Amino acid sequence: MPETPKEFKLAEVSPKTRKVFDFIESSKSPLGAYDLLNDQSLRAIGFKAPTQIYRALKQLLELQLIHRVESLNAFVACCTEHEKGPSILAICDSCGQVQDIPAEDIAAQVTKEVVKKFPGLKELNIELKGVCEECTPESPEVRTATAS
Amino acid sequence: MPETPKEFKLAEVSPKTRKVFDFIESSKSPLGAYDLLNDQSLRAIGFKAPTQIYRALKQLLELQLIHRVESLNAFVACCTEHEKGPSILAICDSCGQVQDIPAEDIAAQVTKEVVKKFPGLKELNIELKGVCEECTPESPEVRTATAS
DNA sequence: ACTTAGCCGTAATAGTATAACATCCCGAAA
DNA sequence: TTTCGGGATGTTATACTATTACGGCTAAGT
Repeated sequence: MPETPKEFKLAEVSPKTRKVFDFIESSKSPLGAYDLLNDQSLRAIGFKAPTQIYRALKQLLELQLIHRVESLNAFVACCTEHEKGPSILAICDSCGQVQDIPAEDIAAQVTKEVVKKFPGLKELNIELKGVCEECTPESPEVRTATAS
Repeated sequence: MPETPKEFKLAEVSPKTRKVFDFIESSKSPLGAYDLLNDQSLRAIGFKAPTQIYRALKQLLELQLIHRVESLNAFVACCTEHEKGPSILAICDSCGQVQDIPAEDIAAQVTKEVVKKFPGLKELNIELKGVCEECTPESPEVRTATAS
């Protein structure tokens, strides 16, 4: 079996850092550094101070295994479907979940738009807030028997 | 003379809040809440505690007179050219300045792309980092006598 | 006058992140 | 083998960012 890129990256990190990743990945919503620090299973393996958590997060960010959600000061696992490349992080105000949506074409357009004013583009961060599909009350054309 | 939208909005805020805006607007780089709090001229007119600063910032954000730069925990004045509408905030790693670039078309495209997965879109935040035009070393085609 | 709502001041605290320094372990050079 | 150095990890302290809670003042409505 071929190693997935994710597995390949994870092979590079320490067991403890990996546990941090596992915990983030298993969460449906973004986690803050202190959510991680206060988790019993991470406590149990020796995470006692913020610095330790931030070090692990830094590694995972560098490997692009997680994203930092700037507007929440929190972290989510990268979607494994689109291994690399730019993302849009769509944050649901209702359930708190974050979708990591591929954004190749958007990124290309942004680059094109700003290149004159900003020739040295390095990082692109797109975050949006709203209500996700699951949390949206059934839309009119979908409304069927439920209301009868 | 017709009042500009900016003036119109500013007419709604207290003199103290207005001073906060003036200070942000006069700064070339984004300012943090505590930069404001520690400023002598704001101190002098009665700002003594974070809450006061955050209250002023909240008003200014609601009036869309300033943007919050999420990735810096800081605030910049909105560009007065494009009074409303979505922006891209382009942050220069070198000089620290932030450009507020209009992004009507990008926003439209993002909306279009994510609408299926995320029908309840409310807020869009695009931030990018890199090096601005001024801080970019002269580009090859511009390089002339300087190197001779 | 009485009340109520909003603005403002103040104090305390919660939440997020980094700096600075100590320790340990392991591999390379002598 | 010993020593040196670098990287990962542990520990403490501190800096930075933001909010909650409470109390007083004042202006508008009744």
